[in-house]
Amino acid sequence: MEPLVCPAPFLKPYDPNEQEAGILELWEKSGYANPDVCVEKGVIKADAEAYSIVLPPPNVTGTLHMGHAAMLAIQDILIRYHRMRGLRTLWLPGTDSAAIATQSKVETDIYKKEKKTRHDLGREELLKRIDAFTDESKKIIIEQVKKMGSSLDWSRYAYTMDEKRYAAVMEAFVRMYEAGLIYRGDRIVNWDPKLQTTVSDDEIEWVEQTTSFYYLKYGPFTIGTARPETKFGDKYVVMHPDDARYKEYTDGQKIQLEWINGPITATVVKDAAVDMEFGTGVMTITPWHDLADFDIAERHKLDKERVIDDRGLLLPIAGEFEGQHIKKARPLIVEKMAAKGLIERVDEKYVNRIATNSRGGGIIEPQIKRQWFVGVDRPFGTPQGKMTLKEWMRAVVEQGEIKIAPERFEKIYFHWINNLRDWCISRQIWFGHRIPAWHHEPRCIPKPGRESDVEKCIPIIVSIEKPTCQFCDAQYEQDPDVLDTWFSSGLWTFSTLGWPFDYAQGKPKPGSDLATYHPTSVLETGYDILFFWVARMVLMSGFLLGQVPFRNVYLHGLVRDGQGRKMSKSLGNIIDPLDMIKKYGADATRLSLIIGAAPGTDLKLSEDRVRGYKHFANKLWNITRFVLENSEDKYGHGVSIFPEDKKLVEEAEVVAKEVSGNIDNFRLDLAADRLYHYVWDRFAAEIIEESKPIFKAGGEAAASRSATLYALLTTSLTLLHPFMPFVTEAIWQQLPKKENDMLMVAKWPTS
RNA sequence: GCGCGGUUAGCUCAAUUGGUAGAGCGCGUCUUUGACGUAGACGAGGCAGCAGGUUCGAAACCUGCACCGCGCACCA
Repeated sequence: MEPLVCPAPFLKPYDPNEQEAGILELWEKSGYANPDVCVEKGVIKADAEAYSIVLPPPNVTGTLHMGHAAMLAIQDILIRYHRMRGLRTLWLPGTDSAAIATQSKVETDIYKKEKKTRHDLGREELLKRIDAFTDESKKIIIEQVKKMGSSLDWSRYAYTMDEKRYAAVMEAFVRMYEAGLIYRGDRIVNWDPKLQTTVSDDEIEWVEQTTSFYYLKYGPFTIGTARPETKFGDKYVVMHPDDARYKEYTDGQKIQLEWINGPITATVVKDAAVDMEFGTGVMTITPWHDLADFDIAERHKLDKERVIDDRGLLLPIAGEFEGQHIKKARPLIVEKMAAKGLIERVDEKYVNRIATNSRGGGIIEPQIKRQWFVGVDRPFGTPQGKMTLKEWMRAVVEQGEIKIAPERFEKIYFHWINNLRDWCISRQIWFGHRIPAWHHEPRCIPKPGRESDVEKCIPIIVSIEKPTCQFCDAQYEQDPDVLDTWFSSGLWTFSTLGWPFDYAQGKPKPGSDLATYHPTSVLETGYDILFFWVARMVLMSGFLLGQVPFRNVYLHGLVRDGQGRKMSKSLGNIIDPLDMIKKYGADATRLSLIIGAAPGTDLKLSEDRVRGYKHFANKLWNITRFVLENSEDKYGHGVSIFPEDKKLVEEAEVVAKEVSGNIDNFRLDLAADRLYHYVWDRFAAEIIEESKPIFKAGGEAAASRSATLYALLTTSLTLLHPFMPFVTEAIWQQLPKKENDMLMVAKWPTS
């Protein structure tokens, strides 16, 4: 007898390329990635519990890399699983403008092609060019994200620089300013002389460099430095108050001594920050260009003198070296010091840490600058009473309102908070959210008859709209700076869900996305941006909504090459996810990034792994062929299931429970591994093999077994769907009997 | 310097929280039997970095050491 079910689609090996585009189209047409559609079509109840993830928006500068692929695979698994479990599930996509990185890239491109700088082009033209670039980039990255099978709700797509997000950023800034959390002040910041902008502490990358370390004669003392070119203004000599070697010197004591450019008066300062064990236990300070020195100067109210300008050129304080670049001046200065007998000895092999801008900039030169800051030690009102941003960030994790997985990252998070300084949020670039502060420039030109009110003019106003002056005709000019890209990223969980539009009287409007989906369920990202982003979201959400932004943080590891090296162009070891999709399919690519990837642990990926999982997709395909060829129809209808077959079904239920449990605990690796082995080693290798003689014998046992295999197949497909959505959906579409015409919204086997 | 990971088969990594070690790839032999040769069957291969300790029992827990990686840090 011929099988009643046509196995034609299964005659060839599984070819992902042949199937994936069609499946993507099917999903897209269904609209099921949008929870509203799911509710409309009745696959999810309107009052179902919500489950939401906001996609960490990929930068528009790049194309999809394996890190993105891993992130997409993990989140899509969580999303598909919860959707199948009947939760009102939203996965919200977006892209990120990546301010500095993007501007820097476009500027470089323009300079290469046209030999023009941004100043040649002007602000408006540069922004136009950047927009053109990002529009193109966005399309590319979105297409690539889709190819991974990501069931994102594109109807809610957001871009960090679109109108709604712009409005959210402005609103946030103004509110924080009014609450006193944002202030403008002169503080030491990380200055990038190459990009001519400040950079936040977290964007700095420390590079080790072997340099010379000089021991200099400073009056009766010996001081050490790796940077002699900064020492012109050093007029304080600092030592530990308990250092017995220097007890003859008293705090505030003046000492005359010969220095680089002649005699100076130095002042003794006693401060416990000095490490008695290091060097001679004595140091001089350069408060304008060193963070630690700045702090000491602040504590003792000392003078701060600037030595180096924004471009890295020495100022008049350097005397004959004025106008020279620090790099070129150093040997000359050393030479002069040596000639004056100020150099006692030199350590040639000193390993120094150099701060560089990880966003493609230059070597950081600390500078004191007037910038905008978020004060992390300033109290504000929260649902738990008054606390500072730091306290809030610590409290919500300590109290378990936010759970971080793997747990060890909580320690790292606390450690970071303890060392957190006020966050410099202004950047001197053009691409980004412009600061809504308005300066009264030029100075007042009084209105006729209001001359006496000139004093009342407010020099700086923070507001979204351009203000006008009541007393004079001068115009307010907007602050030229833009905000750190992480400022807007910090709003991401709620700016994408309708804040501030759907927020009034201190709460979200009922029925709005903000009310339904915030706090989000999970924030899933690489551990490398725990501080940049995760902590900033906690901060912003705490102040602006009095809420946590997410209940769980799940951190995945970095994807490295087969030998554990970072993937990079220069090493030529990049595995391109799009290549892998083309060669082995999106399902195989996904599995290779999931199985064996323990949470928070780096994953070493080789092409062999991906190939291995392509075989698995094929296995599933062939299992299906066998099951359909031996379909129940062949052996008669209305079968009763034999006890040994019932056992098989129960066994599958146990697997389903284990898989669910592992997903709930973010152990996707274990869940996928369990399924892999169940399907291959148990279902295919044992159950199917056992079934062959049963089918040969025919009769009721065969009918029972046939129905059972079919049930095991559909259960396996369902369980595997979050992990390998394409091949499972492709098979599902060919099945003669199924409860739901789309596996994407089929019911998960456990409740 | 402080802190956190890691060290298991030739390679890359697991083992759901103490019960005589597993997978993928690679390797060897066999098999074209009613899904699958992108396969199947069978097999070789690990005294678990080192030294101690706890335990009836440890890869897992404790101590120390070594090496690798990472995070943080005001050694000027």
